[in-house]
Amino acid sequence: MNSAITKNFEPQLVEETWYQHWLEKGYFSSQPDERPAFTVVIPPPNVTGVLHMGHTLNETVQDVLVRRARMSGFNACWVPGSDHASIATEAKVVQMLKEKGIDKNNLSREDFLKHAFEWKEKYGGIIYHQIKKLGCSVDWNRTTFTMDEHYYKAVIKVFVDLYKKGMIYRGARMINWDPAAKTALSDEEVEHREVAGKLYYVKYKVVSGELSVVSDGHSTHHSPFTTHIIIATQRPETIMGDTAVCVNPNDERYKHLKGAKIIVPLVKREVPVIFDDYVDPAFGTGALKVTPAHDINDYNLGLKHNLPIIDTLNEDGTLSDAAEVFVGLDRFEARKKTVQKLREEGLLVKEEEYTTRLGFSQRSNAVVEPRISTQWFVKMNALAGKALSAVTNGEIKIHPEERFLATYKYWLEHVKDWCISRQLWWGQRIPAWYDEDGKFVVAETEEEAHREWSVVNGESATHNSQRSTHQLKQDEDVLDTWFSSWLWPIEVFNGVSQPNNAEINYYYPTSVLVTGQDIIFFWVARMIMAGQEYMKEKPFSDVYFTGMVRDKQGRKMSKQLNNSPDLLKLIDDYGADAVRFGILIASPAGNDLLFDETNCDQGKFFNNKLWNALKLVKMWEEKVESSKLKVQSEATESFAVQWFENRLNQVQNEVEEMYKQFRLSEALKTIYSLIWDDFCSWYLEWVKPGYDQPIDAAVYNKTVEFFTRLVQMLHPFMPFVTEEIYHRLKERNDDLCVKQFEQTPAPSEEILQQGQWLKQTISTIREARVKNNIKPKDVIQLHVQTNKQEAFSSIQSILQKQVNAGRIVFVDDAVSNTVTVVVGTDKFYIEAEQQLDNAAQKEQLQKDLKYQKEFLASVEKKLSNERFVQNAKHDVVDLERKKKADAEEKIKTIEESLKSLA
RNA sequence: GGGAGUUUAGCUCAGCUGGUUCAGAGCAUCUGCCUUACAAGCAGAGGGUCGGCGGUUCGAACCCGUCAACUCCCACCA
Repeated sequence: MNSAITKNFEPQLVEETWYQHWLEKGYFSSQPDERPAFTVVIPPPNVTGVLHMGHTLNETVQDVLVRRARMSGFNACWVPGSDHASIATEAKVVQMLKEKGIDKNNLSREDFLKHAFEWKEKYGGIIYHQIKKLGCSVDWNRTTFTMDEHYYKAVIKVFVDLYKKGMIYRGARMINWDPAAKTALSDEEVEHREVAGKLYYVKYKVVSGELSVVSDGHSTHHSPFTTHIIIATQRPETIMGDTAVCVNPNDERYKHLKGAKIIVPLVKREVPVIFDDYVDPAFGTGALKVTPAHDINDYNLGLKHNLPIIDTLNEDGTLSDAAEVFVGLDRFEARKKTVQKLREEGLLVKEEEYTTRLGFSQRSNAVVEPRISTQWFVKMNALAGKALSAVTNGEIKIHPEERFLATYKYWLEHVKDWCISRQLWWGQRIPAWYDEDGKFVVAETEEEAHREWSVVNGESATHNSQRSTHQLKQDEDVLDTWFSSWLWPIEVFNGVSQPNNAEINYYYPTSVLVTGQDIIFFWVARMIMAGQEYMKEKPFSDVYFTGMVRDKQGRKMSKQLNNSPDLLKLIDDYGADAVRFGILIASPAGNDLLFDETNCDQGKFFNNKLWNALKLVKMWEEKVESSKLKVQSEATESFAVQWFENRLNQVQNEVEEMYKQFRLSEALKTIYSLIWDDFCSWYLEWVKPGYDQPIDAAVYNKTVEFFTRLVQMLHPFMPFVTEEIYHRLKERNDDLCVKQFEQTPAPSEEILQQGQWLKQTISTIREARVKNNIKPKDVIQLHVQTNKQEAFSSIQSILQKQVNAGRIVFVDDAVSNTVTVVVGTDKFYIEAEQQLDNAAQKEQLQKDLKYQKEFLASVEKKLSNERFVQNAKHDVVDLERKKKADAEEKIKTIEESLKSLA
């Protein structure tokens, strides 16, 4: 830690060390104590995934909040973990096995799970490693996986409980079927995308009602009354599942079809014509083929009109035996063949380009098929009502509220029952047991299931419990991942498996949830439901939604595009602090952010700036000892100290306010500017001793104190570089990581204003130097004409140094052959050795004059407006009056200067 | 079809309750500096009709209306 200071900050040298140090000191591990808790649960990433930039943003935001809380008197507890992500992980494992030449279908459930767990062990560590590298202050002792034993049990317990409360049921419904993963999906797991498709117009033969000729199924009898109806469809391969044709009862074109029969093409099935308002006469041909097995609307029509259901698809998306033709062909292949066949038979009237929205499986990206299937569902009505009111009544605050409240509300008001069963093996297996008759009981364990069964079936549960009396078989399916994630804030503290334990009572409800807006329904809403159901209390007080991270071109980060930077590589290139800075600096709450690596550059430059400030201060340290003679600090230096102290207090209070509003990006920006501009560019220059001169001890100590406060303020955002500087500044026994913030006093406005005035004076004179081509090294003589000379006493030497003036002389009149600048009502005459360009400065003064005059005119216009004077607030009017007076004085001053130039 | 968001400098974005000379930051550009912490830097400069139009107001980047472009979410028109 006391090695020589490197030229530039080298993150690689310190990050690992500090992280280990923090861990060894146990700063991140939390136990309940007398302090208030600040609890955050990490949104558990997919166990076998890697952190993408979206995670990076979320994790950084959480770490900032958690570190800030830890430094502000809270017992901060941030729980890390990962999600088993059933579909996604199972798909990956299946793929991995396939590459090894193993077919999942040939494996037993046990063998498959063995492979899956091996895979999880092997790749599950990556995300944890990334979280560490990023510097996240999570409590590693609390790492939780959604398939941990206690967690698994909790999920099962909740399932059984909800079932017993009548909130879970099993039934055949139309669900979303993923033919690639061969499982049901919830509505939320289906992504709708617009794709180009075709609308096929197909001729269906009509057989008149009274004179209908019975079809033998293979040939039709052409009666003179046979005619046809044209039907538009996007999915001709479902024709074989048609069990009716539907038209609008008010459609004149089809009135004659009452009682008629239609012959379904290809399969030559005879189906009825039904009449229903559902059909829009204006769309297509106004006639709709009804396929109850493969379309949700058709399904509903079928229920209403009592139509048979012919399921023509297998679970893998190939046509089933029921389709009669093209059996075994994939649905899209079958579509082509169907079209071809229809064309051959002269039944295809026309094809039309058509864009439509198709459902895709969020995980496998396969086109989802509506399918009737027996699944498990959670009733959502009661749960949704409570979850809605928790947010609308302000118990839970969403940030940014205005944007997401409406979305949240809409979903909960329109939510449908939640399909929670998945035809997978990786996940919590549904605790339902079936007997030979297909009757089932729901119980937490097999033993209990047997007991239940016996009770239900009137058999006495025998003590020797020979199961021979009945065979029970557990449901093959597992539960939706989100059915486990929704318990996350509770079960990470064992709140479901061991209700009322000391930890859950201390840490729950958690403080803030930081997550992406894309999982507001999947996760956020459902956690609120679970919290209310099982803790009788909200799971968190605030929800902070971060935006989507996109690439420079505004595209979503995705594997397909390969546009998501590798986090570890980024950290290698820039350092964790710089990456954190880069992702945070441009990410207001809820807004999408276009990630650009140049932001990390800015972070890196910032690291370096801090590092060089450290080097400067360390250089001074060597000269403090030899400055013992200088007992009293000079007035000039003390102004710099006073000003910066007040500025620091001011900003610290501002930042406090920003935290309260979750305006982290702005807080970081504010601290950045405080350090770079106010501290480095102004303060350090002001107190910098002359070449080879010692620094006053009091000033030095103050400077170290300021620097310490600055790195403390910055620490939640950039933990590594700040901790390093903290220790290099001074020998310490403590660590910045847990250094508690102190109360910040209110700043003195007067001193702040004086500082502002000094900065402006310096800038103006420097500008004049540049404009007049006075070289930086050339010393000037500064003549000052002012009516408040006493105000200069405290800042005179700073001013002199900052504008490279040999001396400062106060004068009562204009000084000839100088450059004149005006700051406020003070006039400065810059005397340089070289010839000065009179015309140029005249021009400049005239420009200033013009500006001031225009400004004065606009102020006067305002003030002469009676309605303004009457209606505006007094402060505002007074301010305008002051502006007027100031402008008038400035104009006078400039005019005088101009006169003296002439 | 319904809803939400965005539109401010060449680029990426700030701008909280309408009111200070409020139009800002970073990057990029230009000028001058290798000044003894920092060229990954310093001192300066240029650059914007705050998407268009209309309204409210003494006063609008900010509030209201409308139009346009882009983005996202939701929805069962084949």
